[in-house]
Order: sequence, then C-alpha cells, then structure tokens
Amino acid sequence: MELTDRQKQILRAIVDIYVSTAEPVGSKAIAALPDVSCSSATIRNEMAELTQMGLLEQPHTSAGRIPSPAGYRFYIDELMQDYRLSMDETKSLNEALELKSQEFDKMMSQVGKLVSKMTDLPAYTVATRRSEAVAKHFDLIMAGPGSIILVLMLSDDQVKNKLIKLPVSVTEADLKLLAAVLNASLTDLTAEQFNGELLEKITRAGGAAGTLVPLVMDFTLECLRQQHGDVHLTGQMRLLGQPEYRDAAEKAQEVFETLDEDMISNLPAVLPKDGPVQFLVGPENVAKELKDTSVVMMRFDIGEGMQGTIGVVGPTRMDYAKITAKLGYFAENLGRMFQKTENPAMPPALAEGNNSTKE
Amino acid sequence: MELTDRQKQILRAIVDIYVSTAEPVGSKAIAALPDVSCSSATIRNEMAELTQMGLLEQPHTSAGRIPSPAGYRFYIDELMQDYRLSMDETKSLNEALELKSQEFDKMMSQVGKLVSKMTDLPAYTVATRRSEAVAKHFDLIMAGPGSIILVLMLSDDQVKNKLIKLPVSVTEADLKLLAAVLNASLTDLTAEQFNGELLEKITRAGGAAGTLVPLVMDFTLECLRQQHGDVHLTGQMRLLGQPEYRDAAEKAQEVFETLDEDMISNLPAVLPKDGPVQFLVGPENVAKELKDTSVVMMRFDIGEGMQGTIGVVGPTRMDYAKITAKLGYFAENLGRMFQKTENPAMPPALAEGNNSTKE
DNA sequence: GCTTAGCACTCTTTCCCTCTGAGTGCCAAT
DNA sequence: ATTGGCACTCAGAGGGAAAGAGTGCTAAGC
Repeated sequence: MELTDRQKQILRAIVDIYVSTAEPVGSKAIAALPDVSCSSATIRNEMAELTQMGLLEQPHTSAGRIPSPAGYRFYIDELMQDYRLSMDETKSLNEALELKSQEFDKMMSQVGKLVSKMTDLPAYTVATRRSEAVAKHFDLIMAGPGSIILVLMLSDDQVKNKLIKLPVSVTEADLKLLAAVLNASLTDLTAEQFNGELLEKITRAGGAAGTLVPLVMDFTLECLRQQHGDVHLTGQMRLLGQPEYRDAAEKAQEVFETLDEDMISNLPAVLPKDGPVQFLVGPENVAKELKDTSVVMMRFDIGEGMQGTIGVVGPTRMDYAKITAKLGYFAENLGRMFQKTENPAMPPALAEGNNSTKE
Repeated sequence: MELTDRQKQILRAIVDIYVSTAEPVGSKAIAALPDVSCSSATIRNEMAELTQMGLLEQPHTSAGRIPSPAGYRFYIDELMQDYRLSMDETKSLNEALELKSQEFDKMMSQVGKLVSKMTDLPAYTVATRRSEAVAKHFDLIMAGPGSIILVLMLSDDQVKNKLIKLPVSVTEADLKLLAAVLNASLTDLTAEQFNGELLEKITRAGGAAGTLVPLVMDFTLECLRQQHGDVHLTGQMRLLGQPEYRDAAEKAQEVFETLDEDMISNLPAVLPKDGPVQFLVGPENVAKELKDTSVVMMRFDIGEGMQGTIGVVGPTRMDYAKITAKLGYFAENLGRMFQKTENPAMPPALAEGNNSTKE
C-alpha cells in the first residue's frame, strides 16, 4: 500500500475529524483545514482514490467519507501521532492513580475502574502469569470447630485461600504438622509434578490431618493451573455514551454478551502483532458482533512473573492516539508502583505532584 | 386503603399484565380474562376509581392504565402471590448453583453473575459484617528479597493479604518472631482497642522486623473497620433488554452512574421495612435518577458473623413475584452451602438432582 | 343501584409525502 | 495536475392525514 504524502495527510485528517465528530467528513471540511492548500475538488479526487484502495468508506452516495477498518489500521500503524497529554489530563490521571486498596485483586479491579473513568469507555484489567508458578508456602489456620483456612502463597506473590470445613475435628498440632509436611514436599513443584504417589506419601506423613491432603492438593493444583487471573470488566455502560451506541442499545448489549470475561482472556490469542500496545480494530476481532468495536490493550509489568493487561473497549471510531497515551501513562506508573515501591498505595513517581488529600 | 375484592383482582391483573407486556393495560384486556365476569365498562369504572386512589396511572388520555409506584407497593405488600418456580427454572438454577470458585470473594462475585443471568437483570452481591470483627491470626511470609506478604485472618473467616516491600532486609527468623508477637498481642482486639501505646509496645517487642509494625497495624485496622465487603455489580447491560431502557440509553447510563457501589452499600439505610426480602420501588429510592428503577434484595446467611445480600435492579415494572422466588431459591441454597457444607462447591441440598457434569 | 352497550372524543403512533441541504462525480477550463 | 461549476443523489427533517386504541359518559337493562 503506497500513499502519496497528500493522501496520507488527507487520510489522517479524515480519521482525526471523524474520531471527534462521529460524522462523515466531506471534501470541503478537509479543504478548509489550515495546512491544506488545494481545493475541495482535488480532495474529492484523492478521496475517491482512497476509497478505491479500501481505506475509506461512504455510508451512502451523498455523504462524506469515513475511515474503513483498513483505514484505521493504516492510521494506527503509520499515521498516528503521539498524543501529548495536557497538564489537566496528567493531573487527573495522577489523582486517579492514588490507589487505595492494598490487596492485589482489588487493586487490579480499581485500576480498571480508573481507566474506564479516565477514558470514558469500558475497560478491563487482567493479570496473566508469564512463567510457570509453583507453591511457595502453605499455611493452615484453625478457624473454628471443624473449620480450617488454607492459605497458599504462590511464586508470583499471589495469595489464595480457601475455607475448608471438616466433619472430623483436628487439633492445632495436627495442622502444624501437616503444614510443615506440605511446605516440605509440595513447594517448588510445578503442576506437572503432582501425582498420586505424592498424594499418598503426603497423606501418610500428614498424620491426623491427613484427610485434608486431597482437598489441599486439588486446590493447589487449581491455583497453579490458573493462567489468567480474574478479568475485571467495568464501565460497560459508558459505551452508551458513544454516538454509535446511543440509539442502538441492542448492539451495545450484544457487544458485552460476546465480549465476556472468557473472551477477554482469550483476546491475546488473536492479536495481529506483538508489542506492549495492541489494537484490535473492528472486524479484526473474532466475533462478528464486535465488527464495529475496537479494543486497545496495553501490557504492564507486575513483579514476579506476572503481567498485567489494561484494555479499553470502544467503537471502531475511537481516539486511538489519546487512548494509547492515557493507557501508556497508566501502564508506566503502575509498572513502577508494582515493582519498586515499598508501599504500593503511593507511587514514588507521583509522590511529589500529588497533593490531593481526601480523607 | 380499602379495596373491594374486585378492585384488588383488577389491580393485580393490571400489574401482572403490565409486568409481562410493558404496555398500558386497557379495560378490554382485563374483561377478557377468564376469571373476570363483568364487562369492560365496569372495569373502566373501577379503573377510574383506582386511578383516583393513586394506585393506577394513565400515560395519556387514550392509553390504558399502568400501576403507579403506590400501586406496585400495594401489590407487593398485599396482592403478590408466591411464584412457583417451574421445573425448568429450578433445574437451571440448580445447574447454575454449581459454583466453581472456592475463594470467598470470587464466590460472591460469581453468585452475582448467576443471579443476573437467571433474572436477566443487573444484579449485585455484598457481604456485610453483622458483628464487630477481630483479628484471629497473623502470618508473615517471605516473598523475596525485601518483600513480605502479610496474611491476616479475621474472626469472620475472611482472609486478607497484603504485599509489603521493605527497603531493609529481614530474616525468616525476624518474621517468625514478629508474627508470634502479633498473634500474642493483636488478636481478639476490636478496632477501638488499637492505640499508639500498643503500637510502641509491639514495635519494641518486634525486634529486627519492628519497622513493619506500623504497616501491619494500619492494614489490620483498615480490615477491621471495613463494614461492607466489596460490592460485586454485574450484568448492567441487561437493563437494556428492558423495553423502558431500550431506547433510552441515557437513562440506563444514569441509573448506574447513580447506583454505584457506594450507593449500593448504603441502600439498606433507606429500606422502608425490615425482613429478609426488601423492595425499593421506584421513587422510594433516594436519588431522583432512580425514580423508575426498583431494587429487590434478599439477605442470606454466611457463617460466622457475616451476612450476604443479593440484589436485583430493574425497571419499576418488574416481575417482583418471580424475582423474589428466584432470589429466595438462591438465598436458601447459598445459606445452606455456606454453613453446613464440607465442601462449599457442592451444596448437599442439590447434590442429588445435579448431574450436569462439565469439565 | 349496579351493570352494560353504545358512541363521541382524545391522543398517540404510523405512514407518506415533500422539501432541504450536504456532498458527490464528472466535465471543461486553467 | 488542479480547479470551478453543475447536475445528481440521497438521508433526514418536517408536516399532515389517517388509523387505532382506549377512555368517559350517557342511557338503557336487570
């Protein structure tokens, strides 16, 4: 696909204008731009050619042009200019980043809410495991008569817990013994290394609390096998703020019937290329219900073999540049927060400019 | 408010029909019902009177009648008949109740999703603390150089954890000592009993890991003070399936801008009466944005000083009887699952009829 | 006295028609 | 290659008119 400079300029202008107005762009509007020095007739000719090439579309004969999916893709890959966040935007992003929660899962969910709010679009977050996990520590805590809480720490710093209720009663000492056995024999093993033999061995060594072993091992295995953390999807309703969905509630509903949490965790599989920022433009999505929907996603690092993804869902007509800039800002600062901080609730990178003190 | 039997019958019929059709109900439609034996003219007279009494409304002169909020309230309080779940419904509820997750928080969120799916309306769940919580057990686990995971078990069987990163390095032994000190001095204390003196005492006793103490105490305090668990709100988009929101995306959006998670946890404060099932009908809600929105909520027991609430959000024109029946079924079985079960993933009440084996 | 049939009236909804205006595509001129 | 000009197209807005549903009232009936 080879475009002249002028064609590129026109395509870029059309995308930019259409993204902000949601109305087809006519040749006159382009010709009127300050840095365009040819007449609307010329623009019309160029537009006709761009349409020929499949980069533009015409909703109907007497309307202006809108970018086709291929047009967006070209724009993203080659024309998009870095969007500079304004001071105001940076400021509100900074304020938003003052995460309150301290538990990992809640933090991820909070991040999703923030991103959604800041972009005014639906957003999601997921944590994904980069490398194989192993158990790092087991703990068994007496919670009541016949109730035990199993706490499991994984190598990726996640902590999982499960309440186990038993018909037989066990003593604190029993639990302590079993915990020791578990810590000695089940830590640092990958899911593949679990087997029946191991189960038997531990049950034998586990003493009075041996009945617990199968439950513990099942749970551990389940945790180890979990590739993706929970998907936190929020702000679905914000999609309705977009003109293309304003009067098409049905379509909006369909989008999220299709794009459920399962689908979201499988999105990475259909990505066209690799890199920290990813764009899925309209029909590049697998499902036909998403043909008018785009997803921008960005990865960020969370320490210890984990990786976070923030995604924003919107109409294909989306301000890719702005969204990317905002996501980038989040990703950068979150990465910093998760990795180098003593107290994750206060990103050092932001500590200075951040004087908004609620509560 | 005194109604004749016939008036009650008519009001009930209007609510029932309107709930299922979402169209104003005319006198003819009522007269055509099998168990109504008077003419449409009589119905018209009665309807005029019910309108006079404020139980019915007329969207415009030449339309049928719809129930007013007062009409719904009367219906709920006096006319509503128990809805018997059909075999099919029971079956799909049973299948749905096969909860997969085993962690408390995830379970609650999953329950919300199920309820939303089963009612085809937005739903939420919250866990609320019934009595004051105390810490029951502390655990400090080494997660890496300078990284420590604090695991805190509360008297209500919740397990909270926090990743703490420290600039100074501590040894396993240091942590063990500190954990012992924490368990000896901070357990069984209510939030009120925390104070600076205590902090100092523990810090002194905490040895090398003493720097951790303020962080630990802050976190503990935060956990103890948390009255409500997370609100899990899902299925918002399903509101769009309702005719009253189908072409009023803006209204739907407003609903969930108003009814956010904060608002939801405060709902119990505005309830008109007490009991396990609660109805908030349209304008009984505090916010004017919710004047056409109703909430049905039901409480259920979760062991150990905790109480769960499931809520369903819908238009004022809502099948209160059916929703109540479904929520009741959930509440009953969840209560059973949470309390009497060995393995919360399998409610014994359902174990028999439940042969749908996925995975 | 309650009930009912009949009828005029009201008001929304739907359909169709026209008109307007934006924008195109092409042609001839520069 | 670019531009001004012009005929053409088509979606969307506006405006009745007609249809249809349902009411309220009145007068007759049981």
